[in-house]
Amino acid sequence: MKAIHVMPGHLARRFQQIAVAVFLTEVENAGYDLTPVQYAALAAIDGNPGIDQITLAGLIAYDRSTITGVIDRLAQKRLIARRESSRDRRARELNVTDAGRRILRGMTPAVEAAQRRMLHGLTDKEAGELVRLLQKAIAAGNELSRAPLREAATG
Amino acid sequence: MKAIHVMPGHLARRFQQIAVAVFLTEVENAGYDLTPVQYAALAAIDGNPGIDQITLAGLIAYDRSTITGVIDRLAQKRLIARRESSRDRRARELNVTDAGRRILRGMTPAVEAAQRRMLHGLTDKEAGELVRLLQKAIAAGNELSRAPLREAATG
DNA sequence: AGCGGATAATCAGTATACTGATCAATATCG
DNA sequence: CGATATTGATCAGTATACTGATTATCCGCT
Repeated sequence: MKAIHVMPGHLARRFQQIAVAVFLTEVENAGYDLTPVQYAALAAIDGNPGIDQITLAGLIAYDRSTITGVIDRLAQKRLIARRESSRDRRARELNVTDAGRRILRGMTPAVEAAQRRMLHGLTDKEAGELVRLLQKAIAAGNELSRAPLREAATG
Repeated sequence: MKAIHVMPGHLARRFQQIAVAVFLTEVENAGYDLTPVQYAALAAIDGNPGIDQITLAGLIAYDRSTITGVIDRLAQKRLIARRESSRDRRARELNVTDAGRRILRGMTPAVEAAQRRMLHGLTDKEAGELVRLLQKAIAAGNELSRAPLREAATG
């Protein structure tokens, strides 16, 4: 058996661990208080006003079960509004509030800084290559997790 | 703001998500029932008989707080024995049981298959490069998470 | 010897993830 | 049209992760 430090599974977990820590540090230093997951959800709702939770989950690859809690917390912070859809009474329409938009715009520099910092051990060329390889591996494995990425319906 | 699909933080989360799903599927198909985290802990204890929990946590980069539960579950499954250290009554000495060793040996092929499958979208060369880049990025960011990787004391 | 700081383990609380179940509402098809 | 299947959302239960606190113990230094 190879050492754990060579196993992709361990490296995946460890990289994610560092990525989250870096994100939280940068964002907190900038005076904000959102998790990476909450940020991605907020940004996706901002780009897709009135989106329902299942479609949102697909856009950012969250489990349908996980997204309920994430939306709860964003709503509790008054960063989004959640209301029953008129077209489908099972669904909730999600929209970013003015406060949510302010937060989103304000924390963007910190989020971008975090993205750079989590790769700061790599050259620019290496960073680009890592992103490319991760995208390729993820695309090939998309359907293997319970929460695959889904395109928004174009219809 | 760049699309989420280009952000290293999102890719980290997504790759980890897929890696865990692939691991659990392969392991379950082989008739075993351990999580990636439990497997890594069991393997590390097997390679370091009598290790204490903090040192173990450092070897596999787990939080000191998380490892308590992981060890609990391994002990409950009778895969490891946990007993008070004679040299330091604060510490617990961990050892793999015979059953634990059987499980560990038996599931190794499934674990290795999982490592390959989570990279199956990449060529061998790309897979090697991804591992190298992840290792490099992780080494540079090691101290940024609460649970950095620590070498075993050589003393 | 004894005090103060460090350390091993655990705990309570919060936030992802996932499994599988449930409920209400909608879509589909004979 | 009406039985059936599907879908959106939520929930209970389990397993990582992390924060920060606590307890018991050990170690270094005077």
